[in-house]
Amino acid sequence: MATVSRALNGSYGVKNETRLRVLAVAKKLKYVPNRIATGLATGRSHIMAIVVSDIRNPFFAEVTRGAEDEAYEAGYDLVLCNSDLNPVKQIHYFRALLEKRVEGIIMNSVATLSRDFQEELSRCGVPIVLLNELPGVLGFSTVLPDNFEGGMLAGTYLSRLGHRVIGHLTGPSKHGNFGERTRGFLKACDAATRKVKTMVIHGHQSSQGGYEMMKRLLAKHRDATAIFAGNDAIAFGAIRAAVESGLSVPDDISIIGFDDVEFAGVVRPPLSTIHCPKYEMGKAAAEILLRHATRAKSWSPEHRIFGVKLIERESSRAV
Amino acid sequence: MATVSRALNGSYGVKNETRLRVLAVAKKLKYVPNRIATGLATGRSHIMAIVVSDIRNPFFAEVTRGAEDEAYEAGYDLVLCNSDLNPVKQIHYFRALLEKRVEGIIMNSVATLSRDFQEELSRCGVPIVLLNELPGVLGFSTVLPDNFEGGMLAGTYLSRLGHRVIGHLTGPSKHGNFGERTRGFLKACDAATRKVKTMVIHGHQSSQGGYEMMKRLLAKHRDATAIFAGNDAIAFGAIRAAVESGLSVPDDISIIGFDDVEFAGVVRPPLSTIHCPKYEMGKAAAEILLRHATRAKSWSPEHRIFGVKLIERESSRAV
DNA sequence: CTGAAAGCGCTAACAG
DNA sequence: CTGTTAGCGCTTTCAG
Repeated sequence: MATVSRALNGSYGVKNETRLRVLAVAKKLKYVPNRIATGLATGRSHIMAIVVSDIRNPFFAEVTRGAEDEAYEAGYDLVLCNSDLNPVKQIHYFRALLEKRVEGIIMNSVATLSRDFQEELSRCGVPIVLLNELPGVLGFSTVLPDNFEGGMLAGTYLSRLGHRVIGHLTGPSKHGNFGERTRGFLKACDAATRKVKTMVIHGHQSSQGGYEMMKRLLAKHRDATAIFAGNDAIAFGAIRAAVESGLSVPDDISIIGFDDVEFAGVVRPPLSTIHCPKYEMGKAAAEILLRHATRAKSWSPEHRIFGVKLIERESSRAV
Repeated sequence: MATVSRALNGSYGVKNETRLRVLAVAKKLKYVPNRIATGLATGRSHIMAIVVSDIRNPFFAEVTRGAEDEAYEAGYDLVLCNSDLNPVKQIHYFRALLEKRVEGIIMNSVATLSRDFQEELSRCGVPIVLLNELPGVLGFSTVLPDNFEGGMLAGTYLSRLGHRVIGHLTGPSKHGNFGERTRGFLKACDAATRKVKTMVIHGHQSSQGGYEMMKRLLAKHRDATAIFAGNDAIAFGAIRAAVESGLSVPDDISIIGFDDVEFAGVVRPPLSTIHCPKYEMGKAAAEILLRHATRAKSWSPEHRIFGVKLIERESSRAV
């Protein structure tokens, strides 16, 4: 048995002739190794998981593709979980994944979980990488776009275009990637050569949320000539609201988003936005997991920040 | 040990008091069951897989979400594989999945594989459900939109709008879902009260392919006033080509797609299309797998066809 | 209702 | 270089 195992796995210490014979017989018998037995014996599952809120969100689809490509290369399987950011589902997934002995988990966010559970997660033994920022420092690895820089880019760009009254529509500031984007944006506006008036509005980080925030903004600040949206979804909603209010984008008001989802280049008008390397981020997240998985228990959290860049399309122009 | 196992699994034949005691101790010890050992003992992995060409394709993202929801309900994990329709990757995934003892596989297509390998697949012992049509009858289950009906709908709709010269841009006719769509379309045009001239052009089933097919069509048949695209991606490319050629959609030319991906409602102009219930199809595919997984080896292929419907938006109008 | 024992298919010492 | 022997952690007869 041992020899067969070694032959099949290409381990050292098998005469070449024997190996060939084993392989031949295995083939004739249509032998299919049972990886779940291998897993029991070795204590490794060769499985990793990604928990996103919804794979239908193109942002996550892109990240997931990056992660899967990396996993595939390494001979790992990727299990996909859609949490809808629902704490109950998240906890359920987490337990199931631990029981299945996955070797690593990529999570889009743990912000909706209790602090207690976050700590349980960070100490559970399997490496976890987060795709957003967490206020306190728990032992998670993170893979992020350079949110602050992206915010700066947006602020600088719009103020250079001559905008003097700029609205910022964004998601909850405390968690996720939004806070830093806002900080970068405000910093850039502060640093502008000519005074820029800013107002930031918080809401839901969706197209619908963007629509509502825009309506709210327009009700009070009809003088705004530009909008920086915390992500592209918000931007799409904002455009819809603007158009509905009789404003032309970009003639009456410029709008810029964040993420550069595929949609962005296709809608009318094509959306100016801050590009964030989603595929690469997914790939990097899987890479970290892979590295940690082999260093049983002796890894320490890693953090990677990805550069972003301004994509100028047609939803923004000089005032 | 046996009693603990029974207690933990809620099996019959454990005094309630004992069960409670076991549960309490398990909790105190932070016991985490090892599902890979369970798998070895029971011969079941509680894992299923979906192999799509690319999860970034919104069509597959939607199907996958449906499948995952169904799997989640049943306590199964879903592993995601992106094949790019590359035969080498597909075969590799397939072998790996068999070794991992997945209990079922959803595949978007096996059309790019050799007939031999298709047969190997169909006889491998694990249930497989396909999301497209296969010419010869192998033992696969299938979950499909009603392609023929959809083609009819499109043809009837455009001819009723008064179009008399209609182009049909589509993918390869032999495999996949395209053939039936074309047949339905031609049937409807034939049945139109006034004579309709049709020309069908084959190309790649992508936006880029649609762009090229449209250019080709326009070069020869400038008199076309309507286009039926085999899917939405093709339609997007066709719109781009039309606009580039100085045509207005829908004023000069009407365009209708197939699938109703999310994009369709958002682009300018919003795309008229044949809606296909992607989420439900994914869910149904997983459902079939689940049912077959429990009937060890004694299931026979199942086929489900989902109704489609016409979604009238702004890319089409009466001539 | 509970416990003892065998075994799922593989790997990894350890001898030979 | 090859074979023997223990397990990996669970489920499942089979006795008690």
